[in-house]
Amino acid sequence: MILNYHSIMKNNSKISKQQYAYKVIKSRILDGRYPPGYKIVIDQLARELRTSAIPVREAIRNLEADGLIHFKPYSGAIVTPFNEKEYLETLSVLAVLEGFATAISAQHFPADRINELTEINERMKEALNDFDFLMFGNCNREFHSLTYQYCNNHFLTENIKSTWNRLDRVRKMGAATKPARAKKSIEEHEVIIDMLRGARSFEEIEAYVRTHKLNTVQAFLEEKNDRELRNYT
Amino acid sequence: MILNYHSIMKNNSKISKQQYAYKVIKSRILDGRYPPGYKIVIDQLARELRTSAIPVREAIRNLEADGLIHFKPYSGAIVTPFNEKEYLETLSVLAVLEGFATAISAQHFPADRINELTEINERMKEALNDFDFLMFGNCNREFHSLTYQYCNNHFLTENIKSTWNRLDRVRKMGAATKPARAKKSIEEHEVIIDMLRGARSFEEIEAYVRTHKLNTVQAFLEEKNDRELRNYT
DNA sequence: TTATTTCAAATCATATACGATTTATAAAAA
DNA sequence: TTTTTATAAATCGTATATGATTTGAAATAA
Repeated sequence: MILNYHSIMKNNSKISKQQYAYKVIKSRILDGRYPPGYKIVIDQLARELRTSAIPVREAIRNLEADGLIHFKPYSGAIVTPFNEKEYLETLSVLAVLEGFATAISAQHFPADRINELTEINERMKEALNDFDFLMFGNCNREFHSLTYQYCNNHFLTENIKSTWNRLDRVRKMGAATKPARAKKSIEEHEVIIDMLRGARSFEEIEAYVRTHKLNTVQAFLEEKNDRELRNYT
Repeated sequence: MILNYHSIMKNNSKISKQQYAYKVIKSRILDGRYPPGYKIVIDQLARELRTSAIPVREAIRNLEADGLIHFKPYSGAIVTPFNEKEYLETLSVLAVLEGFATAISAQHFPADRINELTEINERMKEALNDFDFLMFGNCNREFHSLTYQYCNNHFLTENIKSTWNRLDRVRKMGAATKPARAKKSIEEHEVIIDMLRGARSFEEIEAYVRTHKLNTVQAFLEEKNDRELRNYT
């Protein structure tokens, strides 16, 4: 591309102010600086970001669509309270969607990408050894993204992606991965890899992947149960 | 509630201008006045609605989250083109979600609401007799809403609802219901009612409801196939 | 005291005004 | 002719200013 006056001017790698505001607010929610229940005051934040209120408003609208913020007219935007029930509900939906998506994807999965899955799973083992749960979570997401990548249903993958984004908040807060579960999870991934290689039936794959993901919910509930029992003895 | 000065003043049943703009735009998309590909010009619409541009902008953001509009910076908002592939993709996802939701719901479904389902199904028969496909579609949605109402997973029902909303556009355009399919659909609803009454197994219910909904996709594809064959002969 | 009303401060919602970007068109150069 | 550059019109993006609504605290009445 030839650079004329206009194309030079625009290359200051600008993003719009509302995108900027969006990123700032989102990162602050994710890293806990804006904890659940925190009230975001538009004017105040606009001053801090050296913008007017409008870009901040629009950013907040987008975050509302992501489910990170709850907005009430004339009252303000508060960070959606962390809700254990909703967290488990979301995980269940994800299990159903990914189970279905992976089963479709398996029918078109190219043989030469199978070893990528093995590699990712190896990285998960390393992460677990290093107790690097953030890395573990990232690889886990990467693993599943690849398994359902060939499901050939764009709307489905978008739905899954936005569901993951909702969970991100909890994931980064660290409440997600339990060491005991992590080990089993890696083993189950190996089974999934074998199923993809072996071209197993649609129903079999869907059921296994769904169960694999629901096991995380189960683990969470059991761990919580133990914790509560301990508190009473 | 006691009425003081403020509460009197606010009772002019006002909705915010952006909500107003949202409703106007949405209805125009649904009734076809803004066809797929139509470019919505903010300033122009703002003048027509006697507001400033900002409420219109925000309404457009919301519609983008609904998937009705596609927005490109500095370029404008265009009504998302009707895309047959995406329509079928969305229906498939809905089949999976509703199958799962209904199976859970069945476990807690109260016996005294079963006959409501029968009533709705009767209304569908009438609608079909009158060739009132809009009514038919509405009842169909009502029927399924009730079947999965007791699934006890708020995130799941929200996801289903927003998926329905995406389909609304096509539904109201009338491309959805084929008479031949409609009749079978009613019969399948009767089977579903029996299953809810008979407390059948989770797997059985999930599979049946999913298939029921996927049959609509199938019918669409077959009808399309026929149509195309006719064009070549 | 307790409930109600009034009032002011904080904050959101919108209008107006202006600058920024894209897009299409016309002019100029190769 | 074809490609590139300049220009103008349309439209979007944001700042500033002002009106509208809520909220909470103080004042008043029961």
